[in-house]
Amino acid sequence: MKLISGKIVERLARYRTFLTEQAPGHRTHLFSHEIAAAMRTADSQVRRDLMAIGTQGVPRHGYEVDALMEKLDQALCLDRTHAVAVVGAGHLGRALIAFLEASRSTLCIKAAFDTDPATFGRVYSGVKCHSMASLEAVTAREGITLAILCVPASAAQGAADQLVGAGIRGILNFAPVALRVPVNVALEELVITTYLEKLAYFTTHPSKERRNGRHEER
Amino acid sequence: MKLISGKIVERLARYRTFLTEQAPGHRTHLFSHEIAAAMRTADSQVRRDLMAIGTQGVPRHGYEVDALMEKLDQALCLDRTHAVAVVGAGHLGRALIAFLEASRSTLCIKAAFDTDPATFGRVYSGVKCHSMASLEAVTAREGITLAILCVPASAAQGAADQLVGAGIRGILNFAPVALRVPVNVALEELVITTYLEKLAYFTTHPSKERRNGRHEER
DNA sequence: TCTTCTGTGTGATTCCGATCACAAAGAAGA
DNA sequence: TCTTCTTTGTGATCGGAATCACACAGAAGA
Ligand SMILES: NC(=O)c1ccc[n+]([C@@H]2O[C@H](COP(=O)([O-])OP(=O)(O)OC[C@H]3O[C@@H](n4cnc5c(N)ncnc54)[C@H](O)[C@@H]3O)[C@@H](O)[C@H]2O)c1
Ligand SMILES: NC(=O)c1ccc[n+]([C@@H]2O[C@H](COP(=O)([O-])OP(=O)(O)OC[C@H]3O[C@@H](n4cnc5c(N)ncnc54)[C@H](O)[C@@H]3O)[C@@H](O)[C@H]2O)c1
Repeated sequence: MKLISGKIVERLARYRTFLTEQAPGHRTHLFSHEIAAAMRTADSQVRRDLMAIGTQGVPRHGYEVDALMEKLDQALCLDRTHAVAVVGAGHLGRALIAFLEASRSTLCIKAAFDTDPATFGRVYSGVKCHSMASLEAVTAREGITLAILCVPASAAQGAADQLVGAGIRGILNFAPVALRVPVNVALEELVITTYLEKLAYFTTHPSKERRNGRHEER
Repeated sequence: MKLISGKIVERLARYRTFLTEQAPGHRTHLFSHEIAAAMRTADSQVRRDLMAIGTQGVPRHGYEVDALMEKLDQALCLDRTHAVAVVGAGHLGRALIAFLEASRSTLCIKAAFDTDPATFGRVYSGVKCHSMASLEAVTAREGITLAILCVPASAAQGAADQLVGAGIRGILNFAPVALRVPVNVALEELVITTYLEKLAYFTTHPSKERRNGRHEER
């Protein structure tokens, strides 16, 4: 199976959470237009995306839900577990730990790290917090490949460098700074305030707007 | 000034936080390529964006920082305050309240709302939590126009309907469901797990990836 | 078995954002 | 004042993603 673009991966992930959490349980098959309606996209978009992972449907019957779920898990590599570290056990870091531990997916938080000695050894929602000094050791021991960065902006690049040094393969950064990491390390940057600022802009501007790139009515 | 696309607004917001928080304070002017380097974009991209808000630079001198900041604030409508409500005072809601109250921007949290009676009347980081029943009254009294939705997925659509009924103009939704709101209400959906899933995909796939849509080395 | 009719699979097209490439501006130095 | 040289402003181009349009598949019913 060939490499899928980031945009398609995003939508596949959304289809997957829809199927697992919202789709009517009694249906064995679903039509592309039903998934599309729930996602507010076009049905042809859904079919294109599903084609990208080699799924095929049956005319007049749609897509078989179980087979589709299996394909999605496989395509998104969610059929294996991924060990994750949270770096920065502040407000946001602890909220994420609580949430991800509760949702019990294959994304599994194995450790938290912080520089504040008051947090060393503390356990948040079942996850133990370590000093940054032990990052490399704990990371190697637990087989951690992904990290969620929730430290202040001023500390973000330094923490990222440490993570890269410890052999992390991917970083999700919440600090509002553009990080520098080697090309072989995946990076996603998620600046929450940007979305609020977009809202501020589009609500105070009178004109009709396309909202998130999608056309729609009600 | 004409309407700016969502993509451009996002980048303008990033330029703005860069200028306020990271740019060297002693410089009175900055070149487009300096801003671009900090953002990991092309300099022509920065100039295009700045042109969209009618800023102009001086050849060999670059852009005057003060004037640029003023233009950005004005273009993004951040030169006035926006009253915001947080709906769902759980882990994520309280983290957001703590963060936004600490950052003291013109996005100002005026109230929190929840259905859990244990939260009624409680104050989180200086923000008082109310019952959902009082949503319309408090919203009108405080002049709240934006809402951040941090409720469980199953409650999200219902809460969004209440918000729309109360006259809210924009919603930032953290629940992993695609909400239905009238066209005249701005909507941003931010599903955090999607980003983690993208990381899982791109780290377990061997091939070279473009990471967040941008090419780069280092 | 044959016809009908709905939904899939996909080539073609459109649209939009990013990048390129270069002319024009104008500061600095002679 | 005139030349030089760097950076801006922007038309042109490129590429990718979303949408359209329709041929094809095949289940349902006669
Ligand atoms: N809280 C939110 O809702 C929110 C929203 C948007 C953005 N953010 C961003 O997320 C980041 C964290 O926010 P927060 O509200 O959790 O902040 P916080 O102050 O509550 O937590 C930060 C934590 O990071 C730790 N830390 C500091 N330097 C460190 C280092 N070098 N290595 C490891 N740990 C370190 C601190 O001890 C603290 O525990 C910030 O960059 C912020 O801009 C947070
Ligand atoms: N915590 C995170 O880091 C995180 C990460 C990703 C996504 N999310 C999403 O954010 C949302 C909230 O997450 P959380 O971890 O804060 O959950 P939480 O359970 O800690 O908080 C949810 C809060 O919403 C309140 N609530 C429930 N129904 C409500 C209603 N109809 N109206 C108003 N309030 C209501 C609950 O009383 C509770 O206080 C969820 O949809 C979750 O999927 C959270």
